[in-house]
Amino acid sequence: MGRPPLTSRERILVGARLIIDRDGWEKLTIRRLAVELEIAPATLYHHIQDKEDLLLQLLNQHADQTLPQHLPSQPRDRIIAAATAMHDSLAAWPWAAEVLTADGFLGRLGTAALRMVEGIVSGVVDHGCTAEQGVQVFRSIWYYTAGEILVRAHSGGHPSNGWPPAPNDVLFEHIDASQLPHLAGIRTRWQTLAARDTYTEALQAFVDGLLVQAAAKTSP
Amino acid sequence: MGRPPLTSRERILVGARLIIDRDGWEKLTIRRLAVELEIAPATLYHHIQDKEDLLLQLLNQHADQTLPQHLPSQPRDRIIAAATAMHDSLAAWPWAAEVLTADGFLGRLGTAALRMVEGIVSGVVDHGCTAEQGVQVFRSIWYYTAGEILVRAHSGGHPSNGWPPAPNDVLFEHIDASQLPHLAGIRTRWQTLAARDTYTEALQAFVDGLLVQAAAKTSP
DNA sequence: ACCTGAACACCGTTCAAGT
DNA sequence: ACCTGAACACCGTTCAAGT
Repeated sequence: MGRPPLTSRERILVGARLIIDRDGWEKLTIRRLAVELEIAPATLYHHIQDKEDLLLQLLNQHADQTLPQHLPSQPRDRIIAAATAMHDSLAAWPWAAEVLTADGFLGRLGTAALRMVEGIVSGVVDHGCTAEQGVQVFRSIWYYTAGEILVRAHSGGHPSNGWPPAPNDVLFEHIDASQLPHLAGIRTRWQTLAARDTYTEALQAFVDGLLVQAAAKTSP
Repeated sequence: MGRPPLTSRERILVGARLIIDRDGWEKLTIRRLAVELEIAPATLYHHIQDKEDLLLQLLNQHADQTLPQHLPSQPRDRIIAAATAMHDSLAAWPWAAEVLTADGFLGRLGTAALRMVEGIVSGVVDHGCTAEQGVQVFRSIWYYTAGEILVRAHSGGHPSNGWPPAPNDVLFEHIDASQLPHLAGIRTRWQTLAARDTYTEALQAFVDGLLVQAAAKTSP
C-alpha cells in the first residue's frame, strides 16, 4: 500500500524533452515516450490527458523559460516587443506548429504567455483605444504570428533530415509570362526573397496600420 | 492487352470529393478512398504521388472553381480583393489547413491561385513600389491569411460533430487580476469578441501599413 | 492508487507477384 | 500497362485485470 508512484508529470516532461532533443520532435510519440520511461503506454494516461495535453505542457514550460518577465512601458514598443517575444519563442520550437492550432489553445496558456497577451491588449488601451480594440489587435497579430510560424515551419530547409536547403531551384517555372508578368519577372529571385526574415518589419507596419485604424474609428 | 484503365485522376478526385461531402474531410484516407473506388490502396499510388499530392490537386480544383477571373484595376483594391478571395476560398474548405503548410506549397499552385499572387504583387508595383517589395507584401499577407485559416479551423464550433459552439464558457478563468488587469477586465467578453470575423478589416489596416512603410523606404 | 497486457481501430506506403 | 495481396512500420487510446 502506498508505494511511491514511479511516474510523475516531471519525469514525463523530462523524458519528452530528451526524445525531442536527441531524436527530433517527430519522434515524440506516446509509445516511444513509454519505452523511454520504461513504462507501459497506458500508464501515461494516468498522468496526462492525451498527447495534445502533453504538448501544451511542454510549450508552457518552454514559454516560462524564454518569454521576458517585463515589457517596455511605451505602448507601441510594448506591443511590438510582446509579439516579437511570442514569435521568437515559437520559432525556436519547430514542433510548436503541432499545438498552435489546438482547440482552446489560448485558454490553456501559462502565465508567461498570458503576460504577452496582456502586454498587447494593454499597449493598445494605453495608446488610447478600447479594450475591445485591444482584443482585436491581439487577434490580428496572433494570426500573423501563428501563420508565419506554421508556414515557415513546414517549408525550406529540413534540418531534422540532412537535406540541403535547396534555395536555388526556381519557383513558377512553367507559368505564362503574358498572363502573370510580375510573377514571371521575379521568378528567379523569389526563393531568395522568401528566405529573408521580415517578420518584425511587417509586424511594425501591421501594428501602425491597426492603431491608425482604431484611432480613426474612435474619433471620426 | 491494352484494356482500358479502371482508375483515373478524374475518378479519384470525384471519389475524394464524395467522401469529403458525405462523411467529412477527416474521413478522407487513402484506404477509405480505395474502398470507395473499389480498388486496392496500392493502385492509387499509380495515379497520385502521395496523399499530400491528392490534397493539393483537390485544393487547386476548388481554387479554379471559386477564385475570380478578374481583379479590380485600382492597385489597393486589387490587393484587398485578391487576399480576400484567397481567404474566402480557403475558409470554405476546412481541410485546407491540412495542406496549407505543405512543403513547396506555393510552387504547386494552379493558375487560378497564382492569379491572386500576381494580383497582390502587381498591385504593390502599380502603387509605386518595387517587385521585391511586392513579394514581401504578398508574403506578409499570406502569413496573416494562412494563420487566420489555420487558427480558426481548429477552434470554436465543431460542425463536423454535432457540438454546440459553446460561446458562453469563459476564458482565463483563474488568472491573477492584479498581474493581468486588462485580461481580467475583458475576460467575460473575450469569446464573443473572438467569434467576430474581422479578417477584412485588419487586412485593410495591414495593407495600408505595408504600403506606407514601403513608400517611406523608397523616398526617405 | 498505480500500473499493465492486450486489444481496438485505425494510418500511409512499398513491393513482389499476377494478368 | 495496370492492378493487387500482403506486409511493413507504425499510430493514439481504452479497459479489464493485476498488485
